[in-house]
Order: sequence, then structure tokens, then C-alpha cells
Amino acid sequence: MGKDGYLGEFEIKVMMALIRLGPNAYGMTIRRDISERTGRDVSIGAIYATLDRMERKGYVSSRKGEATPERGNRAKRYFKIEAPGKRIYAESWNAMDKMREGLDDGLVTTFEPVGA
Amino acid sequence: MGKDGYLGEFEIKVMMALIRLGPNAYGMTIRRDISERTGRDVSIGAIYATLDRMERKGYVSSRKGEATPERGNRAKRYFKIEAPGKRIYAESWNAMDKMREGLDDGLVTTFEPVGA
DNA sequence: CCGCCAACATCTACAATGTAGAAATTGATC
DNA sequence: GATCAATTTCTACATTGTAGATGTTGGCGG
Repeated sequence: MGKDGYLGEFEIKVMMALIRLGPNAYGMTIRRDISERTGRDVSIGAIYATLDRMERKGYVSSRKGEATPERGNRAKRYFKIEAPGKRIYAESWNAMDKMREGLDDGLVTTFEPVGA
Repeated sequence: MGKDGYLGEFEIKVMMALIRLGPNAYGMTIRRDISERTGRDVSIGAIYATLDRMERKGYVSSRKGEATPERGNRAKRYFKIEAPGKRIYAESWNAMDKMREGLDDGLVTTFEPVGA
């Protein structure tokens, strides 16, 4: 039970986007969610590569949706988290959280001492 | 400012251990801290490889301590976070935190529905 | 003395993840 | 039927993650 490694930093973010987006999660929305929240752009290739790898492991699954015909459109590929994915995501996050327990944010959020 | 990537999952954990351990951070204590908190063992090689890479980038620095002669002892190598390290750690963590904003823990912490 | 043990660090190699960018697909519109 | 927009797919390479074997240093038992 839970003997595999942890999700990587980017994988965790993708998982979070999946959770947030729910049934509306597909490549472009996932990308947008991550860019908006973190303030940094990610290539769409990065998103799919990660999603594909997680799908191979059974962490997520995908299904093709209908092509909504709004000025040229390719069928979307929707993703959702599967049980093993939830499990490893929870483990990954919990480990982070435990590592962080007790750490004072002040120590690390401030970049420079105010006086110089 | 802050245009490099983010720290990886393990790098973040090592940083957290450094913060927690303060002046007592060296290979073995870092390893122990991570193992105890996450409940999983990490090889000492993994710790040093990560630390070395972060040192090359100027995120952390190290100095050799005196060999405390308690039943055979090699001089410890103490590590500490440098300003660029604090910066990227904060950015990395903040990005995670923002991604997670609003997510319901209940969704992901529970592995199986109670009823089957 | 000498060989062993303990506490640490170093090195090497390989697997997994992160990431970008260019190309392909598809249907709509003109 | 050429072009455009929304989306996915493919490919390749850089960076991180990770283990394990090996080197170093001194105390200790005998």
C-alpha cells in the first residue's frame, strides 16, 4: 500500500488543477489554471506529457469529448483522477505538509532584511 | 527576478529540513528529519546529491565542522540556506500554496468511500 | 601496534520527471 | 479549398530523484 514514490512538484500541481476543474478538466483549462494561479506560463506540451505519464500509471484517465463546433474545434480530451491517483496525491501532499509542520513562514517568505 | 524554475519536490523537503535544523543541519540529521517526518527512508546519497546540486546554484552553502571524537567520527559538513535559496524556496512553496487554494482536503484525503 | 567498527561523506550511474516547441488534426468560415 | 483557431500529439533533451557502493577518519579492543 503506497509503496511507490511521490508525485513530483509539477505532477502535484496538475493533480490540484484536476481536482479544482472537475468535469471541465482538459489540456487547455489545466494549463490556464496553473498559469493563472502560479503566475507563470507552462507549455502545453509539459501538461500533456505529465498527464500521459500519469495515465499510464493509472493515476488519471481520459476520455474524448464531443467536438463543440465553435469556430474550428478539435475534440477535447477530458481527464479525471482515479483512485490510485487520489491515493498517491494524498500521500505526496501529506508528506509535504508534515515536512512543513512547525516551520515559521516568516523565516522564508521575507527575502531581505528591512534595514539594508 | 525569480525567473528560474521551481525547486523539485525533494529539494523542497530538503530545504524544509534545513530550515528546521538550523545550525545543526548536516547529511545525517537532514536524512533523519525527512525519514521521521514523512515515514519513509531516503538514501544518504540522495540527500547529498541534492544538496550538492543546490550548492552549485548558490542556494545553499556548506562548511566543514570539527570532528567531534565520539567513537570514530568524520568531520561533519554543515549546510545552510543562502539568500537565493530562500527566494526560490519561497517562490516554490507559494506557487504550491496558490495552486492548492480553495481545494477541499476532504476530497483527496479520504481514499475509499466508507460504505464499500 | 593492528585490525575492526562506527559515523560520516563522496562518487557514479541510471530512472523518473520537467519542459519546450514544432507538427498534426479538425471543422468553420470565407 | 485556403486559411484560421482550438486543441492534441510527438519528440527530444535538461533537470531531479534515488540507490548503493566506496572512501575517510579516528577510537577501541586486544
